[in-house]
Amino acid sequence: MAKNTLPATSEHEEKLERLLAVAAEIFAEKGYHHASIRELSRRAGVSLSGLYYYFSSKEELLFMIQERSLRRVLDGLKHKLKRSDEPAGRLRAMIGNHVGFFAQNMAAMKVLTHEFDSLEGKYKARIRDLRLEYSNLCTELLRELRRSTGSDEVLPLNVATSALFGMMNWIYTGYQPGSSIPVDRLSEHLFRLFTGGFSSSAEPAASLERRVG
Amino acid sequence: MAKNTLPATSEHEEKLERLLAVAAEIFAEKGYHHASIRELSRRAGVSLSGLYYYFSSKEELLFMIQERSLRRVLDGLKHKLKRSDEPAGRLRAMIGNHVGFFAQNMAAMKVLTHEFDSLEGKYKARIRDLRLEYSNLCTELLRELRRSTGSDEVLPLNVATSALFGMMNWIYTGYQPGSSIPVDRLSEHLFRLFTGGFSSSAEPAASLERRVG
DNA sequence: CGTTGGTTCGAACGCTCGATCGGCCCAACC
DNA sequence: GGTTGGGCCGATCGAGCGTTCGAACCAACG
Repeated sequence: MAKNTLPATSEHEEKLERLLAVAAEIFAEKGYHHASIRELSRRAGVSLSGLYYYFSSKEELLFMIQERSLRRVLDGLKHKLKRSDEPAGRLRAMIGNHVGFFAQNMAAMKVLTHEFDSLEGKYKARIRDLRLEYSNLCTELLRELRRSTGSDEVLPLNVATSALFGMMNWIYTGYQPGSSIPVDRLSEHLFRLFTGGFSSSAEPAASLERRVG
Repeated sequence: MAKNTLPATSEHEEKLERLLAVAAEIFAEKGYHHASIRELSRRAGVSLSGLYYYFSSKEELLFMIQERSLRRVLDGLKHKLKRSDEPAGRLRAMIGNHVGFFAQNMAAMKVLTHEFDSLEGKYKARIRDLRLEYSNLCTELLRELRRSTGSDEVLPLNVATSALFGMMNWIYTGYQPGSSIPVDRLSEHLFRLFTGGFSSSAEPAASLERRVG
């Protein structure tokens, strides 16, 4: 039970990380409930029971994948936000961070967006908190942007936030990395599409473009 | 095997429809693979084996839910499109149709957007075709709108289509009908958000509003 | 009344799953 | 060189799953 908290050696951590990566692939491919620990065992070259040395249940495995992804996205965003005070630039950073992370960790991010409801109890609550923190941070960015453009739209901020996340997360349903638009362009497209609409006639996207390095 | 094609009595069809509704609720609640036929049996008040008189497998059940929802959305849209020649009005009709149908059939629509990958083989192909038809129709509406506004954006239409569907589908992750904004307002918000961004500085959303009855 | 055919059911089959348990291996340390 | 303990495994358990099968029910019809 306390197994996975005891050893903190880098070797142990590395192998856990590898297992999480393989598991994320399987979960993304087949969905959480259709994926089996036995297949993880096969693909990772570890015996079925040997896996349980690294995590204590299938659900904890799912939790760790989601928690680590979310943490990395959040930390990355907070780090990038320190570099810009300008509202439009900050939103652009947020979109670039999210879309970029999605493109580089597609499996884990698919699991993150699709398998929230597969969690239960304490695990679900922890992930919900992180998601809420992320979502609130995003809403604040939109509030800043709205204030800076001086527009007093009636569009509720939570609707705008939902719409923005929807845009960013849905884009990958038909996205193959490499075969499609490069990530930078995609982020920029979404940024312009959203800001052009969000700040509307008050300030079209074209004029925002120049402000950011 | 050919069971479910033989009887076409209205009574039979009604009961099947009721089973599909209950099943959609369970699928939406727990996800396809975590939902069990036994629970459907319990909730519907029908014996486990009795269910198989109405469908031949769990996957066919999932297929029927998705197929019927998609058909109704598509038919509803085509019907409404006949009433408007004006590009912005047609897009507004599309968004209103989609969002409205989502609000009234939340369970089935959640299944439709979340459980596509749970299908396999022929079932998956049939649903993919329908989704493609819907998506293409939407892309055409955007092409019309872009042409009518005279803008020559570089934003790829397939990206715009994905973003639009993302907005519409994601909005319901945090939506409780009744406790939140009425559907009409929500549709209008999304329409303005999207068109304001999509047709950008060329034609802000506010000026589009008046054109439609 | 007997037969049909749509409808329903209880019981069971075969299978896969997540999880557990006792023990083996082997490097590190006394 | 004996002991410890992290790492790993084969064998197996109990549970739940989707599905099937043969029989029973019952209104309609001859």
